[in-house]
Amino acid sequence: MEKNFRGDATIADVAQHANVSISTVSRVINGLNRVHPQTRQRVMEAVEVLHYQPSAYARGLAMQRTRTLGFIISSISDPFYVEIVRGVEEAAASEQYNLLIASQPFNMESQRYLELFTQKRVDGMVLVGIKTRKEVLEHLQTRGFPVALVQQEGTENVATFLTDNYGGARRLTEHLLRLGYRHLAYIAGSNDTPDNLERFKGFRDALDHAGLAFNPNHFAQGDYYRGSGYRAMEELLERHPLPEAVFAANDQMALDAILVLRTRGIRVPDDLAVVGFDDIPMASYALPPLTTVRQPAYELGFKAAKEVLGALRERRTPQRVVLPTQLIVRASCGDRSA
Amino acid sequence: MEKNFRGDATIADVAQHANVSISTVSRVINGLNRVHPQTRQRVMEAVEVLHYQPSAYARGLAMQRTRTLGFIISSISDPFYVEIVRGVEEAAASEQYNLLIASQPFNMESQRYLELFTQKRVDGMVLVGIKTRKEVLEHLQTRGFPVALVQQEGTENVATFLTDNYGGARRLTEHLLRLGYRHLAYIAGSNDTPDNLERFKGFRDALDHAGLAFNPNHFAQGDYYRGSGYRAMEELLERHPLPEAVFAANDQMALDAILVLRTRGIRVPDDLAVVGFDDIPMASYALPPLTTVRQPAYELGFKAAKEVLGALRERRTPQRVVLPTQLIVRASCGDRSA
DNA sequence: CTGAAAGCGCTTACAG
DNA sequence: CTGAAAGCGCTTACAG
Repeated sequence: MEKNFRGDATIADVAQHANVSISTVSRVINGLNRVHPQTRQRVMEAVEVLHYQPSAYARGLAMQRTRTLGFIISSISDPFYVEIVRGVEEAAASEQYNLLIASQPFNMESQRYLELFTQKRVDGMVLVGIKTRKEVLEHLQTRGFPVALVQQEGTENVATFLTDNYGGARRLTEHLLRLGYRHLAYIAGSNDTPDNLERFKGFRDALDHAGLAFNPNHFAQGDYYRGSGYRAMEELLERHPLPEAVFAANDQMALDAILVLRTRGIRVPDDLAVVGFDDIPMASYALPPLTTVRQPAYELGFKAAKEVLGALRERRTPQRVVLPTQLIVRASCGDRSA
Repeated sequence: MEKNFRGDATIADVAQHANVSISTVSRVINGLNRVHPQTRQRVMEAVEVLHYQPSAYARGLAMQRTRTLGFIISSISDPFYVEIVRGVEEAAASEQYNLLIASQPFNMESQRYLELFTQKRVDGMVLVGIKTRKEVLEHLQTRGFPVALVQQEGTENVATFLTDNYGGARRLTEHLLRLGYRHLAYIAGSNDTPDNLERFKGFRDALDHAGLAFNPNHFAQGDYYRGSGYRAMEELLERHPLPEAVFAANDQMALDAILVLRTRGIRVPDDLAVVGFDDIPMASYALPPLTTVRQPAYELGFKAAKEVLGALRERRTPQRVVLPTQLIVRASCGDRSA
């Protein structure tokens, strides 16, 4: 029995074993056309015996499509992203598409992982939080390689899925104001993606609208990651006067802030309120449970993947979708007016 | 200019544009053989103009290898796994290999994601915590498709990378005994992988060796995930007498346990000590910081990937590697003898 | 230094 | 219902 260099059986091996042509083997495997039951039976046996698995590469070459979606994510560890992955995964599975994930390491200059996919390894892809040059995106689009962006801005011609960061931050801030807080601090995330700026703008606009000034001393820079919220909170504690409430640009930093405060015996929310953004799973487990803004992460991933799959079927005009957020009130924001 | 159905340029387009044969284009792209500088120049320009990217599939078919490693992980969200991914990633990058990740959803019966890779999409793969039938593993091995398992048992013929769960758990337990604790409870993880049993055995043997009995009432079943530790700890609190210390089979559950205790005003470690396993990043941020056992996650991933890459080059006898763990003493275990 | 041609393992009209 | 043959986009001896 002929085998290729690596020892795996090819379609020719199966054909020979079953005493048919490779066309017939192909038909049996793909369940197309009619094949005589007995022939089918023989082929299936050969497949079994030889442990035959079709080569995705050969098949992809011949069919000019891979039935596989690519998904590139900047930080595989971010708990907020986990739900996005789930959404993309289920959308792909719903149309019998496979999903291949690549994680683009932080601050990676090269587009290596992007190229991995654009080299025709997948039919289209979803990018979340990956800096990509507009011209690259444009070119992929014209080339007929559909792309959807999540949580990042691209160009007009590329489908984009965002959440209403501005509105969410604004509503959360307004909630704090309604509770009676007047001196609010902000722990910022990194500006690699636009969401930090949008959240900060929502925060500022809510203050402005209420006729309140923002004390620049009540601003500390973080980077969204665990640890940066810790340092930021410590910085804020050195400022005078202390703020009454802290708005962290994401939950991870908010949880850090709570930890710092508790460690120092500062009560949350009685002495200082803390709120976050994202509603990651841990938010509800915190002590006290965290008031935050929920982003529809699963939906974001699901819709983005569906968009790519749709574009694979028919020509579409790429849209820009902004999904609403939801205010989740828990105990960490307290109630000053009570 | 000829283009294929999707509109992307092929090697033939580049050849035509540069007025050379496809052989020459191939040589320029792969930097092999000598090519006349001017010819090279013309080809490079054509590549630029046409945005040419070689098809990974065509190349893979022709070369019979992909320079890509596959990595399948059961839970992309587990913080302990993040470091493993990093290790695999860096090992791959060190030999100019790409990495493709697939996450096998929990309890997924089918081997869909495994097949994704064995269909010659990658040259070899690293599996972490994926249930795989022995015969499948054996067959891949004989077929010349190297596989390395991480944190899971396979067969003799497949490289396996584990950590010393037994020793780590035993040493941690001995530490608790040395601190004066006598009544220890255990919160178990799921038994999908062998590590829970090994840890429990280390725990039990330490007790036995000290001549202490284990109270079956002091056992609660969790599943390693966030939330299960919460319920398990609540269960334990209903038992009489209460234990003096709780050994959770991983950090996530230990952090849950601490949360339950703090919520109820039970002091950790003064009233009840808590320890975990893994040393995830959050462990040191907990209140109090968690005493635990560090697993060399990065090293685990790095070594496993290196093994696969090595097996791609030369024949190797698969080894079984058990990496040592390290006891990390922090505040959550207190000191009863002090 | 360069090109024509075979081959990688599939799918898919086209005949029969 | 089945097979021979072309073609997918590359690489790689083999000639020259």
